Amino acid sequence: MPDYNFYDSVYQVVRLIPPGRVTSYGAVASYLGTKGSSRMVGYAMQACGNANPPVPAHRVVNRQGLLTAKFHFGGDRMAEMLRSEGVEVESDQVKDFKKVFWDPAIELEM
DNA sequence: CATATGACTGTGG
DNA sequence: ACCACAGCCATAT
Repeated sequence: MPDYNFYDSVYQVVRLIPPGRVTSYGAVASYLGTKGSSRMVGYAMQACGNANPPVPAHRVVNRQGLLTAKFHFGGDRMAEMLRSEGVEVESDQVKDFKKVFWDPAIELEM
C-alpha cells in the first residue's frame, strides 16, 4: 500500500454517499478493511473540516441511525441538512434507517 | 517510544 | 428492553 491515509480513504467513501442516504461508521470502516476502527471513522470526521473538498459528515450516523454527530455540528443543524436532502429525521434519529441506509460494501461491490 | 483519547460496536447482566 | 463494561485501532501529545 502506497501513500495510504486512513482519513483520506474515509473522506472519499463518505463523499460517495448519494443524497438522501446515510451510512454508519462501522460500514465505512468495514469497507476500508479496518472494521475494528469504527471510532477512527468518526475521529476522521472531526478533521473533515480540514478536508478538501468538504465531507458530508452529516450523512454519517451510528449503527442505530442516531445523529451522534449533531453534538459536533452544534445544534440541530445536522438534522436540518438531512431533511433538506430528503432524509426524514425524528428525535435525532433517521426514520426508515434501513431504507436510506447506504452500505459501501454493498453499493460499491462488484 | 508510551499514554491518552474518541462523531463506535458488540456482548453481558 | 435498558445500563454498564470491554475491545478495537489510528491520531495526537
